Amino acid sequence: MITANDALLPNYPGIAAKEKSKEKASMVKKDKQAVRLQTLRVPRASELVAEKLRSLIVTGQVLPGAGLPSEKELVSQLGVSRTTVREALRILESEGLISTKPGPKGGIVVLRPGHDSLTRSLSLLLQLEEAPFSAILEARRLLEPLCANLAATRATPEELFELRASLEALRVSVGNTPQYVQEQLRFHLGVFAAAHNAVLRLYTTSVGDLITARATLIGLTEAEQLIGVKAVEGILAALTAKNGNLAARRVETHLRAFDAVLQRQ
Amino acid sequence: MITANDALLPNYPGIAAKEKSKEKASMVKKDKQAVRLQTLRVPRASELVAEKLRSLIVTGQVLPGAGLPSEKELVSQLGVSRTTVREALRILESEGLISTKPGPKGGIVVLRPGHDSLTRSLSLLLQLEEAPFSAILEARRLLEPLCANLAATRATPEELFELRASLEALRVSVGNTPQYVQEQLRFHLGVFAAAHNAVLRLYTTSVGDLITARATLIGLTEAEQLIGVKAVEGILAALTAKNGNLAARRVETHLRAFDAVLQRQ
DNA sequence: TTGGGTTAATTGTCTGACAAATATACTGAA
DNA sequence: TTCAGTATATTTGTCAGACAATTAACCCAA
Repeated sequence: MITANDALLPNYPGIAAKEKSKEKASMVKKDKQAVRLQTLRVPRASELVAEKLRSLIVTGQVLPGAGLPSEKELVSQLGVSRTTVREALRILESEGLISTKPGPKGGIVVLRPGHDSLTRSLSLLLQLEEAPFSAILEARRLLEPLCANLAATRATPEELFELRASLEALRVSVGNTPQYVQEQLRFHLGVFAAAHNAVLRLYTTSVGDLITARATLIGLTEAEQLIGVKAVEGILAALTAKNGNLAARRVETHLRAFDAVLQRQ
Repeated sequence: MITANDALLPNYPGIAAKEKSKEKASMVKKDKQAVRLQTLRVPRASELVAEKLRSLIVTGQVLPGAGLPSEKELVSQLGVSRTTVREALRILESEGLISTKPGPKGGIVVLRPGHDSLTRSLSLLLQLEEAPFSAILEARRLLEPLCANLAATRATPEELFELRASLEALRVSVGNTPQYVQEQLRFHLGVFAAAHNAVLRLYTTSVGDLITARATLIGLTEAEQLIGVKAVEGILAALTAKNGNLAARRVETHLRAFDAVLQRQ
């Protein structure tokens, strides 16, 4: 039981001095105490609540799948209004950290954020910059070979085994376009993971998502799918042989071919 | 003047059917009416409001710097409560699309989102995966050479001019560590921009931000700064000569040296 | 046992109110 | 006249309370 005193939120609302120094054009002649302070941004209560809860999540004090206290409890524990709590929840939700569901057994549940938030953010920015789709394709053609190169030297036997299984599934799926696309994606993700670099994996996965989202619209002929299978075989062979440069080159030609198909439509 | 009738939000709450077809492994014996529907997610009012306003922004109907209607007006135009409007605003704010300020002449103002949201998202994910800092450094060592390579063939004369100016500023800043770091960053950003690929620019910028955030903590000796200037000179020369491979190689060695300095601390 | 209704817990939304921030207009004194 | 201070109005920030919607679990009767 947590009483109002050991509240999660210690010292709100900001009686804690809010001195703002305006550094207008006040270039005084006397430079004696010219310790220019930065304009200080006074945080909203909802931001503080979001921060508090976020830190609970990222520090692992609340694990994915577990529930956070209900809104009512948060209100009483934090000593803020439900409005404030709910605004904080919307922030965390848009960060992909939680989701909420009404009803008993509902509540606020912690998620394990995937790359979705990253992808959404990237997508939004690209939209705003009116970046052409070709830029995304180009980025992938440059990024995935990097992953393949790393994966060739870093893939564990288990990861190679997974990739082989993925190849089998891909073979079987030929003819069924949606499933084929699905399996292609799985293989690619496997390569990204085998590169053992979280940044690259997240990045390539995001651009991959953006491309797949558009690619699922167009169909693939069986001939094209068979070519894709061949390409994957070659990539996997290069990875197995731990030949990074070869793997990278094969990934690039594979992607180049796929991009051509995409543009065909 | 907009009355309550031509409200931005036409048909809430979601009676508007949201049917998605779910293709599970539901290979039923009777395939007669097996149109398995996906569990339909009924959107919150706040999400719809956020969507509406977001589309106003991304379609350019409201330009950065301009103001959105005040909360009061949104309430009357959209026909939802202020609670709902405010939750929507928190979502958009966390996406970097708007900011709010109280007072007259305050209100909701549209921002031009930079890469900040992307960086925050990436940072959060890396934190959750407990990715080592070295992964970020490695990613940069792989990504920036790609940019340099592209920039060598794509940089416009104006961009090269900018880079030369940046180099001059860097020379002058030697001795003043924070300013030196600043100028280094500016040069790098210039190279990213000259690559003319939005995805790569955003990605490398984000990674760069994460590194700079940590790098500003440690100091740089004047000798190290001079080495950095030399490196930038070499990179710029390669770019001017439109020698992509050389530029890429020089960027990589430059970064390798810098990473070593970082790890020295 | 089963079907259906009831109950209770939780989020979703609405309303109204007041506090805080702040640009503008006004007012009074030097 | 000029300037400092005050009043005012506008907008966001926060709070409190109420009711609606959702839904898991329970209970009860057929």
